[in-house]
Amino acid sequence: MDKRYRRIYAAIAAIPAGRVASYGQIAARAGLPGRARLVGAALRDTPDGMELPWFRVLHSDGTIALPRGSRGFREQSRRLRAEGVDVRDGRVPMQAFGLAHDLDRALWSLD
DNA sequence: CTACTGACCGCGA
DNA sequence: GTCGCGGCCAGTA
Repeated sequence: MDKRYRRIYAAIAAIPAGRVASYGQIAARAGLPGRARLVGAALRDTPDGMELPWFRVLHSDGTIALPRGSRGFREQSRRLRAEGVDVRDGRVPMQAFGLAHDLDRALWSLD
């Protein structure tokens, strides 16, 4: 297993439940800034049996990457909604559920 | 080696 | 809001 892939999987595993992140954010967190496409490849090639919150990874604009109507698309929507994420028309409002929001809140609540 | 593909992204028109 | 375009670069043929 490629070391970069392991770092990518680790970054994805670190996304808190009820929140989402973009491919680019995951790449950056994995120490691979600008390599969003590699994250896509890593997800596509996720080993069978590996537990991973893959459904919390979205395009930077909050849309689901998988084709509309596909099996994966429906499952991703279902799993996100199951943990309280608002999915409408295949899109999640990043402003409300993205990681940046978490960081901001953390900073604001620093008193 | 070249060519093409892609679970991407930011920018400008 | 939408479309291209160029940048990105690992896989695959």
